[in-house]
Amino acid sequence: MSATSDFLTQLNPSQRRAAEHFCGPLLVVAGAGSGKTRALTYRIANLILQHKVNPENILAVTFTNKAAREMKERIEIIFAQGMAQQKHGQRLELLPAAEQTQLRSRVYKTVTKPLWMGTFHSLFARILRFDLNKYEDEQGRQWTRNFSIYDESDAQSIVKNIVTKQLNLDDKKFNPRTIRYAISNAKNQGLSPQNYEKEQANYRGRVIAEVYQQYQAQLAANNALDFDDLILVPTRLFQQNESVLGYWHKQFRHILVDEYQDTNRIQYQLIHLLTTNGETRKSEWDWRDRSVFVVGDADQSIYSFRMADFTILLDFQEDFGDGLPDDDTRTMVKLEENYRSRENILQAANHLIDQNTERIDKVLKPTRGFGENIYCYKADDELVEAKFVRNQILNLVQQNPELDWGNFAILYRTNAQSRALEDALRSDIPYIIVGGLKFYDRKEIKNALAYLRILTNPADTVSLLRIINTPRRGIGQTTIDNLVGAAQELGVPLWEILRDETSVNTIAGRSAKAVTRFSQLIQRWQEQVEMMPAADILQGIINESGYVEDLQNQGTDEADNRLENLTELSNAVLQFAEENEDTSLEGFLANASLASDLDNLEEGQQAVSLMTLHSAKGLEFPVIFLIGLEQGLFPHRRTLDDPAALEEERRLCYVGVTRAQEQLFLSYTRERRLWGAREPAVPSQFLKELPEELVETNVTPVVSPIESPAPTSSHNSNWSVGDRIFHQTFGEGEITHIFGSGKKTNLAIKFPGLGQKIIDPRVASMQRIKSS
DNA sequence: CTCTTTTAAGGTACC
DNA sequence: CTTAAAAGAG
Repeated sequence: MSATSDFLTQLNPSQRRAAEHFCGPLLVVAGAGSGKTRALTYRIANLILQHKVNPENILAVTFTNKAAREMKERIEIIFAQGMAQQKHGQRLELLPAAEQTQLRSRVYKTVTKPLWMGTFHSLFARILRFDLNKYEDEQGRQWTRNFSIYDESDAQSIVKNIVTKQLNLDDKKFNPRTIRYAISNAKNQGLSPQNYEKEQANYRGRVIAEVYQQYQAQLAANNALDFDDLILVPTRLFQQNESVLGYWHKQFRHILVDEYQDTNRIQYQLIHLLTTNGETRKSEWDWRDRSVFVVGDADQSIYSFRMADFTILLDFQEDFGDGLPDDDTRTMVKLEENYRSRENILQAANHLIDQNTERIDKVLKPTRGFGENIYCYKADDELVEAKFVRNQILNLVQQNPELDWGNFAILYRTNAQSRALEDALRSDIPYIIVGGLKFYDRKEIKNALAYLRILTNPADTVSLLRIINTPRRGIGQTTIDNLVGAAQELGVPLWEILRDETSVNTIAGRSAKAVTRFSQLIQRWQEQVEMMPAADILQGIINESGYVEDLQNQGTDEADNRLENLTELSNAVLQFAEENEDTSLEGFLANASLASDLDNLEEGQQAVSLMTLHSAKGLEFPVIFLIGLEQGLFPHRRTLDDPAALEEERRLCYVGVTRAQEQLFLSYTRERRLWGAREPAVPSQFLKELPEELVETNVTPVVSPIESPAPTSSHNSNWSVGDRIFHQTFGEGEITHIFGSGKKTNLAIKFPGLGQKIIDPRVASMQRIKSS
């Protein structure tokens, strides 16, 4: 047989049914840990190899950029492996390195690069870079293809400005965050400002409608779209322009959507339009050489607060499929074998989720035997709880040489809970916080990107205002207000005023010189956009603008850190240019607004992971701590009186439990400090919903607390040159010098890729990993 | 115009 | 209690 199809033999029968699916609709109900990524990647490989589908005719939607990257990687390996077998009769890893690289790059060129794989947002942003100029909104407003993408904070500042400046309303009564949320919801229901207003019965609703109206006008004036628009605008465009829809319908013959339970109405409409070409009569659909293949698990739907609607998944068979019941249907496959968790953990999870009402009947079937007991710890307060986690980890590591820090994760409901844990772990255990502040949300990164955006999209006033006085160049609020006022008066973008020296001199008065200098800086670099690679433009403008110098002069640790991050941004630009064979500034910018954090560093980091339950979706760890199981915290207080919301909390708990491979620890406290005050806590209802016989409680702790911790301690400062350490921010490093002694000891530490830094070990959060 | 003091708000988060 | 953004003082 050909070497190309034997990869399918690695699948179980249900996975194989999914992977071999060719045309028509198919819903894959994939339980936690059931190998759904495998089914998805193998199906894509099979479409290309077996059915000779051209990769550029495949649209594969993932939930995150990271998922897309990993999936491409896995597909690449399948193909490279097949080619190695075919050409050399050997496994890929046995070939010389140069040969491996060559195969991989060939696969990249012919398969993974032409594939349309990514998130809804990145894929449709890409489509808008082709076709946005063909779109017109209800008010006849238009955008151009070099549009800016505004993130949540950009959007909120626009809303705030409308509320306080344009409508002169009290931003306490009309909280910009709440209003922005309402607008986002409206957009995700596909409501235009006009349609939204029609639904509003009261004053508040009409005010929000007015803000929405103004907000859209502002986006258009800035030639910008927000994240919601990246989905909504293509949907509208497809609805209003038959030939545009027809083009993409023809392009995307095979559509795959991962995490289908987390899609919202607009995303669904988009998929529906592309699949059916806007044809509403089911009998007219032509499934020859065409498929829609969705994978999801209603039990893991945890994003309804951002408009995800898992009933879309429940309705899939009615919408696209044959609508037949489980036993007869040909349009649904269930993946129920779980390859991840111990049987007792699965039993607990199954029992818990069974108490939800709205779901597709499904159980996780164990493939692994019983493991250690699930243990539940009752702590006095959150400090004791954190200490319990710390002691437990130290003991487990001591007793099991095969366990390292990276095998543990601590999961909690709210970010605020991480503090107590950090305090408890800091001195003994290296940890990373997953999530938290994203790289692209950092101030210095947003400023640098604002400089770049202005160069490609001068109409982007929001970015312009961000940097007009950053670093301080003596352009104050009064001057800015005057300039903005003049622009509004004339109905032109702010930049149109700034670029004209005469206007600036008239309006800006004393600050005119500063404004003109700024304006000339921008103009000079705008001329370079087409000629210079993005990396050079970035370097040039952050240096010439004085931003780098300003940070250097501050000399604080914070400023140094910001400089490091700017260097990291430069690296990101270079990396983008390399990976995409595209050195243009536009190319990089289009991608940057949608990129997720570089923070997550490399995999296999030697550190315990701390994260919210939401961030934990899709991950797995040998040992899981699920903490803060208290009524009002988890389930969260705002969900207690809403049955649907409570079910979502239960799904969240289910997600947490099913992350564990070997061992699961639960904990709650007797009282918890909340905003200063101590509040008594009630155990979470979810604890009672777990099978009693599987959860061990009320015995003396499995391990007695260790007071003098393991050899990894950094309590006394007997550091020596050559020690390997883990630093919270910089990662792993090696001590190269020691300055001073006793209380005044400072360490020089070399971090790979970051260079050498001098650090005070009593201030920095760092731990020794290995003594020299 | 910039630096310091005051005030408010704190659920989860992908792009 | 903590942190960040807004108002008030130099």
